[in-house]
Amino acid sequence: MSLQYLKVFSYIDAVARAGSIRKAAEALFITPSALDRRVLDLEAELGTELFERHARGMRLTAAGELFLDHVRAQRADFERIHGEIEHLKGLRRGTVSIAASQALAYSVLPELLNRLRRANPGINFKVRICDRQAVVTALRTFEADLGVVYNVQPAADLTTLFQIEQRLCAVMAARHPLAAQETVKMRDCLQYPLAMPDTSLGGRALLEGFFARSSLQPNLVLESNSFEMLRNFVRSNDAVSFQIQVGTPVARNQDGVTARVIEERAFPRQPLTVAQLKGRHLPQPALRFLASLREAMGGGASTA
Amino acid sequence: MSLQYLKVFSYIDAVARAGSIRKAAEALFITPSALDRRVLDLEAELGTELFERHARGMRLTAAGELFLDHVRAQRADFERIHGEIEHLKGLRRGTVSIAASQALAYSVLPELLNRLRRANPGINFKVRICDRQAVVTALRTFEADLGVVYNVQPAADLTTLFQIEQRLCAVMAARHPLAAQETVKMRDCLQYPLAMPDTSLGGRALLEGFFARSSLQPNLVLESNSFEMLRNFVRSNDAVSFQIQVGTPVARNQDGVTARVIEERAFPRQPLTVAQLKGRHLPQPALRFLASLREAMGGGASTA
DNA sequence: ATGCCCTGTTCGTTTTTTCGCAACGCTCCG
DNA sequence: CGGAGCGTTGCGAAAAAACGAACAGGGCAT
Repeated sequence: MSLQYLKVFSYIDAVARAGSIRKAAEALFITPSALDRRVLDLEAELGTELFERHARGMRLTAAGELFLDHVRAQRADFERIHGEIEHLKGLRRGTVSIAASQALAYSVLPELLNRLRRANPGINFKVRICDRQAVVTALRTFEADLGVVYNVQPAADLTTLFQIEQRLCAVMAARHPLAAQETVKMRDCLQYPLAMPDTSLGGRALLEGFFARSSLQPNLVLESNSFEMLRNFVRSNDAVSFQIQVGTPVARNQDGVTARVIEERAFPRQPLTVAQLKGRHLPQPALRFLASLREAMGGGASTA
Repeated sequence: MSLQYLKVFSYIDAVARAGSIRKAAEALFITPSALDRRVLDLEAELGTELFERHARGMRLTAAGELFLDHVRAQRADFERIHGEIEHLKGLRRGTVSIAASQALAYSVLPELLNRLRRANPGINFKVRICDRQAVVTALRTFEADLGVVYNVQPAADLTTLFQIEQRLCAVMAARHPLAAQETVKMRDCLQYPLAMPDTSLGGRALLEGFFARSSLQPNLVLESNSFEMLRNFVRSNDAVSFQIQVGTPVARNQDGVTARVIEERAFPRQPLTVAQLKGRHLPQPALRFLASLREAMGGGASTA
């Protein structure tokens, strides 16, 4: 829901996103001239240019960034209020926006969402699966209420709600020789070809660190930014892939793929982090989701 | 400054304040019909009535209160952003809104404001002197950035920034017999007629508590909600009035009135409290003012 | 250097939204 | 029961926003 009276603000947002008035106008289904006038008028009212006029388009000025941040925060807060008003009307409605790493897309999030939807049918979800960088960005632009990230570097404008230590797992075909063991060691895995997450993914940094310190030479046959890709790849060969525990069918056998925890002291255990933008008031449904997530993950150390 | 595009929101605010569309319309210099339509349109867009239609006027519904709070918060935050944008332009401009008890109006606030204005001429101030209740209300309605109150009961939605222990003083004419002593006792004061702050003022509760526990009978000749009134009253007779230290010419002689600290164990020393609304981002000038206030008051225990 | 493309912007016109004015229906109170 | 509030509603006028086409200017490849 977006209020009619806030139209102009979403115009600014659109221009900032599109990087040019003409593209933004196309996205908004209005003419560039109309959009241009609204931008100019607003700038006149503020007494400041919000955009630098570049020959290739428009880029936000410092003032523009300030203003846009305010606009987005304000709209996010309106959504929260609107949710609470719906709540008053008896309808337990609302939307929770989540930005999460791929690991969560495998089973944790789908199952949790299903459970929550059965419990409160009025709540809707927006889930965006993306890399760490994008999760942080989504929080900053108020597109996501909550972010769930693995191996994220702390940022000053984020608040960590809670963290869970995650162990790295080796992912392999169910009939793979390694699947016979309860846990595996890295040097066992290195006997086989490796299918690795690429650098945009959280687990990769850990593996890099290990290889750097170790003398073992990995046989890298596949690199991908999609865990689904990796998982489906190892199903029908003897390659081994890696993923944090929460995203794997560890101790299970699903679609011919299974996973085993890696027993290795050398790994610094990076936590899976649930975070929000500092100072934000989260909508009720988001708080409820957070509680369920905490419960489902077996409660880590809270940092709120 | 108020943005053109937020007009409708201030309409809602005006209606809530005035209690009726016709009165609000008058205050806004528009016709009731125009105002009414904006309210109805907004309600339709939200899918909820914001006001209960009463025969005598309109009162906010629960949803309306929620929405209005959002609107006020949003406008206050816009003011902050606007201030920061002005700051970017090089102009050190901005406005600090303060709601304070009468004690501050005597010397602390005027002197502090003068000093601050000399240091940064661009900063303007809005100071509202009012009773404790009104200070809290002003914070809640975003009319004030900071509140300075004596003897305020803690509220869940306020954050105490810092506190300063204040001793109660007896205020009297400079030629009063008690003025010869360095400090006075309550039973000394009771030898004379008393000019008391009334119940809307902070110090009164303390005095009430004392009289309740004591057997001494006060001779109450004047009761007022204005310390200025009380001060000017005792100047030309032998009556004694009371005020917290920060608001008195203690150990000084000003306009024929002076003050002496009361030495009495029985008084629980209520602190002078500087507070803000919980979760608010204060504008830069307000933060600067806060720092100066802290310094001027000799720094109490911070609770931020 | 010279077109060419894409940019933001302006002008005159059309369409949509908002406003003012007068009137209506209602409830409460004297 | 009449008067004084109140919110609300049609209708014409006024204001605001959008449209469509044309203009000015900066980058880029030819």
